[in-house]
Amino acid sequence: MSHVSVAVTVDIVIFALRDNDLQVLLVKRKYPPYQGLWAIPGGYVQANESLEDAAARELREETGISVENPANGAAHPGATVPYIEQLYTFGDPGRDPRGRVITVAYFALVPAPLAIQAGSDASDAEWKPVRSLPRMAFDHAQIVRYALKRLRYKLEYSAVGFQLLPPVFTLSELQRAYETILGETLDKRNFRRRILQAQVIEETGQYQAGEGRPAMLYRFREDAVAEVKARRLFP
Amino acid sequence: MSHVSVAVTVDIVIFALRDNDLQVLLVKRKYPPYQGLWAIPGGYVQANESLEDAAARELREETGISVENPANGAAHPGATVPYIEQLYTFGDPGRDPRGRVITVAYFALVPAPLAIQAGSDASDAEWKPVRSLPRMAFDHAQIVRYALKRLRYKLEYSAVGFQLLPPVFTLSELQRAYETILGETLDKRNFRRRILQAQVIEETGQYQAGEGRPAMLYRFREDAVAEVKARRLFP
DNA sequence: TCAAAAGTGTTTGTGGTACACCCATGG
DNA sequence: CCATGGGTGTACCACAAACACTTTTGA
Repeated sequence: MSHVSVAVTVDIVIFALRDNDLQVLLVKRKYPPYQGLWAIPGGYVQANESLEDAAARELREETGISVENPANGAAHPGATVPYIEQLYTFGDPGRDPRGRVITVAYFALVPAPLAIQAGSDASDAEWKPVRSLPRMAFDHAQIVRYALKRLRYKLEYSAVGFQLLPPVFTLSELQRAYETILGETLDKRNFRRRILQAQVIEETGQYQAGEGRPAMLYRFREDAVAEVKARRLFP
Repeated sequence: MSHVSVAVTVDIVIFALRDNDLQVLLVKRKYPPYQGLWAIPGGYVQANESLEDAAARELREETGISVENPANGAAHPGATVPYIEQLYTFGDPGRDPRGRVITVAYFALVPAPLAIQAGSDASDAEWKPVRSLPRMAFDHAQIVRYALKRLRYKLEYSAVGFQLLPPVFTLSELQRAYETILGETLDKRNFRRRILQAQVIEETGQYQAGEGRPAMLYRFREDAVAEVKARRLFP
């Protein structure tokens, strides 16, 4: 009847768009169990930190990206704040051969330009495309699958998609991001109309030069962060 | 760096429709902390049970209602299986004055006829209307609020609502259930058209006599359990 | 002047919402 | 025959989906 000893970890599925692909940050395990296999970053919850703090700490340790506490107001101008959200808690006995370990899984979205440095230096962390993930330790394959499902789902009725883009972006870049994540192509005219009607982005007045005609640069509207009320908002 | 000792509990928000009202099952705490205050049922996760098993056990201990394992196929005919789903994991340090306790919260829906006996006998468990909840222990008020939000939300795009009704029911009963949970009135003709179009219920061929004209009895279609694809399905 | 990407409107179908009366039964 | 709750249809509007060409720039 009394309580048994269990360890609690926080694991975090970190998504980013890189090379026109949706990728996840994985770390290679140095020690048993599952030595040499890939895993999602995570670690034990410390005595005096909340679960959210633990997840933010893991994200910082693995990517160098800090999550500003929403309580402190918005980040410095131009900084896109990474998005973190609790995903699910996995606690089957036997999911960790060392004993009873329950993990609270989070998922995070980091904006494209920040993701370029993250995990690249020295360490044993690497970005892997979700299309072709390696064999993974523990039940981490299941956790990533679930995170991907949730990401796709939220894309349809909220504005999380913007969290994967740089502070300013073109509509074509935004559409490519959506197509990459959803794994399907979208109609350009319908996409643009819906996004603009939703009033979640605004023109910067700047243009981006490129191969063809220059494209208007847009930014995400801060006051549109709140999840959108009813219906699918985006394709 | 190594892991600290934390206790893990499972708490469960149990909803039922009683007296034309949405109610939650609460237990009165016999010992400190928060002695005498109301709390949602819960307890420590045991060594060899999964989180789902722990939640099902709590539900059974508090209400006497067993959750059939979906792996074992459908329940015996006529038995409406209570619905259980993981809600969120709460783990702020300081949420329990005795030490670090992380709780994995679940929410459950039990069908009306079963709810009548549950918690009524002797024990310190009582059904309380969500409209007027008493002061509650720990962060349980927050947990119930969140569960209610999730329930209302899911009602709009899935078929969970049926889990609160008896195995057969009239369309008016179903509509009243929706109205009770959502806290708003719905148009009768639109409600009926949408529910019937969705093909989640079917006629039983039986009628229920009452004050006025007898009403067709319907049952929930087993093969419609899956969550529904796009759009709001129900009012 | 050509390649490459940006940008732009209209039509058609479907689903949501608003709205008021007749029907079957028991007392 | 009347009170009570059960049951039904239509018109309008908003939004989703399908669909192809013109514009601007750099090479």
